[in-house]
Amino acid sequence: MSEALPPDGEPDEYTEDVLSVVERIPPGRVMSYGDIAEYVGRGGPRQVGSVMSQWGGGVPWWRVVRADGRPASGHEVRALSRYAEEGTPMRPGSDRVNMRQARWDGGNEG
DNA sequence: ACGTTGACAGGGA
DNA sequence: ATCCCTGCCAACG
Repeated sequence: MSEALPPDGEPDEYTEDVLSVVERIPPGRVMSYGDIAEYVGRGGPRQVGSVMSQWGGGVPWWRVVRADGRPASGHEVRALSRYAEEGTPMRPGSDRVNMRQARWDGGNEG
C-alpha cells in the first residue's frame, strides 16, 4: 500500500507549515527539501522528506525536488509528466530540473 | 540506550 | 557523469 493520499488524521503544526509552503510553489517552479526546511525555520531536509512521504499526496509534491534537480525518489515518471505540463525548465537531455531557472525563493518574482 | 531507516545534502574518488 | 561515504535529525523497534 502506498501513501498516495493523505492520512485522515490531523497534521501537526510542523506538517502544516511544510504543506502550506509546498502549496504556494507556483506551477513551473520548484523548491528543494533543504530550501523548504530553511524556509519554515526548523527541521532539516529529511524531516521535510518525511512529511512529504506521508502527506505529499494532497499537495503539488512534484514541485519538491532534490537539491540537484532530481525529482522525488520513486516518483520520477509521474513527476516528469507534470513538468512537461507546467513547462518546468529542465536540463537538456536529462530528467532533472534546471534549478538555476526553476528554483523558487518564496518571493513573488517569476 | 542502541541500531536502522528515510521522497536529503555535500564532498571526494 | 556515477558511486560511496559522512553529516544530519527525527521516528521506530
